Amino acid sequence: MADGSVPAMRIWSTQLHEHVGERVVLRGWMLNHRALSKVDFVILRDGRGVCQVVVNDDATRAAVAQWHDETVFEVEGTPKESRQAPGGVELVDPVFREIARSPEPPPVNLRVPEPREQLPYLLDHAAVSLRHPRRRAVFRLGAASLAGMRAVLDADGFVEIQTPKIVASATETGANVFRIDYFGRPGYLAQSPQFYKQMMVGVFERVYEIGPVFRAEPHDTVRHLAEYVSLDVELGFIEDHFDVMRVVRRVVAGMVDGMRERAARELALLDLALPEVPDEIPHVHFRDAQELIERETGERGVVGEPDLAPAHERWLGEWARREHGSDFLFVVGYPMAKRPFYTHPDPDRPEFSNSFDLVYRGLELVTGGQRLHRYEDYVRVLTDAGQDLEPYESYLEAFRFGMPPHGGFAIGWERWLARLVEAQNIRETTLFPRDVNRLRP
RNA sequence: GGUCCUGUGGUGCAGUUUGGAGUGCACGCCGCCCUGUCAAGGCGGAGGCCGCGGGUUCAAAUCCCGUCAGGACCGCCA
Repeated sequence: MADGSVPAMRIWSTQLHEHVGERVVLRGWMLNHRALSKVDFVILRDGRGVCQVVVNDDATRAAVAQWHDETVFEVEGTPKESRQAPGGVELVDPVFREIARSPEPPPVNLRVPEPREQLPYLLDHAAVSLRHPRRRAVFRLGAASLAGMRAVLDADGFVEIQTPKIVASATETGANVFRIDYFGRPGYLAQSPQFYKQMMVGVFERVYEIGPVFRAEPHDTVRHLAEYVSLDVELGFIEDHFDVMRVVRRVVAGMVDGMRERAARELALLDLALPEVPDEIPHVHFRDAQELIERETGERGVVGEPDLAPAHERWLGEWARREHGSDFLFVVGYPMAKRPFYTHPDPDRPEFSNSFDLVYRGLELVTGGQRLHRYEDYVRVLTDAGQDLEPYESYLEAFRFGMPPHGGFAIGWERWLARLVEAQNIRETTLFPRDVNRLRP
């Protein structure tokens, strides 16, 4: 209360307007300090936002003048509406208490609207650079995306699971694995929860996992990481991959809703427009897409290629926007030749698969499809590929004892964020990226 | 794995083509000034082995060789 008889309570900077005229306490970091001849402005940043503190008292002004940016302090004061204040409310009549003093100016200039340092420098000083309101806003959007995903899947009866990241054998073909010393035996860091989430369909029918995966690929590009967060979903009792695609649509829409509901402030700060997720995302068959590209662009030799080049995905993204008014497009029916062994073929056209990619603004964002579910099919495809069945024994046990038709998909979380905020480099949407050259911080 | 680009005060850049004194801009820092700033503004100041090693030259940030660090593209992938 204003008479001081009740201890002031701590509020967030974002709640300032709810407490006009009351005596309140804020805690946070000094983001900026502007000293004029008769008045000082201290900008406080807390976990959620920023707040301007007006300092008129000369002794107090001299005290805060000693602080470097990022000094942690507590301030008791009175929120007051003012047309001159950023956001319309500011804290007046402040009493400061220093909590942890910063010994020198921070290595990153956090005052500017957008950090100007180069990305490697920002990453080297991530502990500080992530404090920048725009930098951290990206990751609050990421958290809101995950909350939206969980809300949709939990409501649909999916169970969130956690599977091991230390595994006995490499699972996926292609990607290189990180080998580790596991109590004297060889172990590997998991490239994907694929096998485990399939096995768990036999337990819960519908599962999802949000967790890290590891790829020891030597490639060093703006869209690859050695460790990234994979949003994995798998469900049983499906007709075909179109059932899976309907879940993809709901999950993506839920992620967008999550951001709209939980991170409106960050969306405004970053001046972002969320994508519209259509009630039904348009889809095109892989072969039809190739023929379309040849017909519309005049390019030859596209039909028959086993995969779409990045340039073709970009073209299809533009086509979907033009033709269907959609940022999203499913490409279905990729050739079996390019898909992993557990992929279910198209019963009518066995050279094509019941799989799909979701192209978002011209970039491959989601890969998924229907899986094989009969034990005999797994034995056959692995044998045909010349593979020893022994390493797959515990995985195959799930299929020996009854698995329903099932399928699923995976979304790269950092890549989703990167496309959303239009980042140039996926490292901008990774807190502490791991790549060929970077193991710390 | 292949190709290309960049290393200049704490930070971000000019300067290198055509060798001539560490020259310049912006941010940050220090000091002074300024009745309400919004990345505040004004004036002044400090701060450099021009990544490192070697070579050419009367003379190298600049040219050559090597090396280290960082970045981009391609293949593959999410």
